[in-house]
Amino acid sequence: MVKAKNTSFDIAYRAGVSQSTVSRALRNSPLVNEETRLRVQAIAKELNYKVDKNASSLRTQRSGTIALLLFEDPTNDDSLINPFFMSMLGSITRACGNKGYDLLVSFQQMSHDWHADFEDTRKADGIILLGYGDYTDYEEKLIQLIEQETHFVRWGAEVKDLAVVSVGCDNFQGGYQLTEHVINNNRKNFAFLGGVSSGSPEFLDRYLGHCKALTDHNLVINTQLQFDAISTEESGHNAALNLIKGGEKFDAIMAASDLIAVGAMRALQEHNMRVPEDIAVFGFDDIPVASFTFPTLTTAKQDTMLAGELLVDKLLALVNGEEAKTELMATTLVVRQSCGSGH
Amino acid sequence: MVKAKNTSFDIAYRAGVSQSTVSRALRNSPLVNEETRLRVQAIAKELNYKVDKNASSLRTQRSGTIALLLFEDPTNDDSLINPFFMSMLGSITRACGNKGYDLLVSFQQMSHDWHADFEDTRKADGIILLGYGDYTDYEEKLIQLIEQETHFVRWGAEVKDLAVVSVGCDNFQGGYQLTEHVINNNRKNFAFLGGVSSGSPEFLDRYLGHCKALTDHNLVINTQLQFDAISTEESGHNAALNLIKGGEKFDAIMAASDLIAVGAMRALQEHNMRVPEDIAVFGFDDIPVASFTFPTLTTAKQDTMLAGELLVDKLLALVNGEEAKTELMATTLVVRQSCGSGH
DNA sequence: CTGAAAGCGCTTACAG
DNA sequence: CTGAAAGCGCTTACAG
Repeated sequence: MVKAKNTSFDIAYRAGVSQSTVSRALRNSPLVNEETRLRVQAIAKELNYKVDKNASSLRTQRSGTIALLLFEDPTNDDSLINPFFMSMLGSITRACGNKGYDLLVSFQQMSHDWHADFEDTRKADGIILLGYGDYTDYEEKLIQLIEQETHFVRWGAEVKDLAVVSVGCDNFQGGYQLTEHVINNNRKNFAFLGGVSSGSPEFLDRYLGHCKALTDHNLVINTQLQFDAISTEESGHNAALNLIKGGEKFDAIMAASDLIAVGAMRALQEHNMRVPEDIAVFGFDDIPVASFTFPTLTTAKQDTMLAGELLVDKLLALVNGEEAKTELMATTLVVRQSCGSGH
Repeated sequence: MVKAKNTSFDIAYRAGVSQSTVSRALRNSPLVNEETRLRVQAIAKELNYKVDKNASSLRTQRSGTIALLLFEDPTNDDSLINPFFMSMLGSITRACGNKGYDLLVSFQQMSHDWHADFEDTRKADGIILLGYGDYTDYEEKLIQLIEQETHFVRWGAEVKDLAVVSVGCDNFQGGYQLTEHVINNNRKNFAFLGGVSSGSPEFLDRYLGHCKALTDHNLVINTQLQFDAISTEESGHNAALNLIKGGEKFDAIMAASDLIAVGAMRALQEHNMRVPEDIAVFGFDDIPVASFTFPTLTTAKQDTMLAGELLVDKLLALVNGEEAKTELMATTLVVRQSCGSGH
């Protein structure tokens, strides 16, 4: 037989107080006598009583939960999620835990209607948006969320003309710094693998920073050496194959993400081009794989731990009716072996 | 001004019916007239009304939510979660979505008291346990969960003597199949990298399958060539360095996991030992990285999509008071380049 | 400091 | 097929 769950009334009965007092005692209300509080808490613990969150959330209209919407383009392998977002998921989960919030996770297809009604159903107090994909589709949904007065924050480049709180990296500066580092390693002919349209604003910013570094050092921007790619290993592999096939001379590849870089290195190695001796390769993100490749990958680290904290902090501020501002984090140059000067 | 949220009473008022009828209509109850139902649903949609889950969960004592406890040993990099479990997380999330359940995710330290009170607080109807670490610590917590009559399932090897529903892979068979494949590629001296104690039952089973394949093919099990490792790249790297330092002759390495294999390949390449020409290397799991390494990694695939579905299905069966049985899935041999016969 | 009571927004027996 | 009413288990003004 399953024993019926204890309620605050059961605790009250055992403690010889009213149910109201139990509720106050368990919430550490200053309105309750110290001794009473301790007695109630002891009994609650003994009976393994836990406050029913559905009831308390219904009463307080607060769920103590945040929803994370991880959206993505369809991939052939359903289980393959961009490792960078996986790191973010990890840090967001931890940041939520530190704040005493639970995290509801939901994967969404970029192309579908988002199941973003967690706040409407009162299951979550606010939403964190995380993902990539064509920005054009994305913007419409943001507008919808704003109209519904949903509390939300997002990871990514700043959104202009919309009252949206974003946390992102300074992609321009990151692209600049990486490129400058490799220029200082005496590379002159840079290829760039990654989409550079407004549909992928992060990649575009990285590219613009890259180009600025080139011109600041009196190097030529050769658009023949730019090939589109999305952030997958396969796409990076394809782009690098096209680059090689193109026949233009190059001695360095900036990949718009680490995953692209990994694919590019595979293509180079298949063509017996040595990294870094013949070609320097560098990426962006510093995903875990970046330190496992051979050679290990020079990249710009995005601080996912900090990002997770910022996203959660800002969302909770919004939930509490406070102000929150978009924030751009600096990236950190991580020098490894793939550009020839690493350890 | 924030507009007050609509309730079922508002919908009832607009539709000219009682609130009970609204509730029935929105739940597609057969008790409600077709025409009435459509009218109510139209109005609800128009007003963007969503049923308050806190209220309905309180009433029905069902949350429509599953909690996933992902526990792990502390790692130096907090954001680095075992990619295999990340794949599992992905498939579990999808499986939950397909069943109309939400997923609450929580990371736990193996060593800490688990925050496993999601069911006690009525935030979740059941719990999925996912993780690795020393099995000895783990068992105590399982017993605690059973005593609390918590609904839960877990990923991993079958647990003896405990009424626990597990979903796992046939690690013995996987180890056997992989080893046999490499034996057929004319390797004779096998090293094994991975812990082989009862604290890591999955690794132990893989090792036992490996050993069985060796003896079945009249090869010697050389315990000098077994080195402990946990499932990280670094640990695999260290174990391989020790193996190389040991000076025993070997021409193949079975790594207890892909992450260990990746670390081992790095160590080999640092010592100018070619994979697969000099040494065949194979892993276990088929994590995404396995197809990106150079050379790509031969391994045994654990079907994470199926695993996620099974875990969710079995948990929901338990939640509904039905029977659920422990299930062992077959692994699939994935032949790539690292053992010399791949494409 | 404590208690009695209202009410959060639903679902579902019960009565018709 | 529909409605009035009870009740899920809390939190918190209100009264003392």
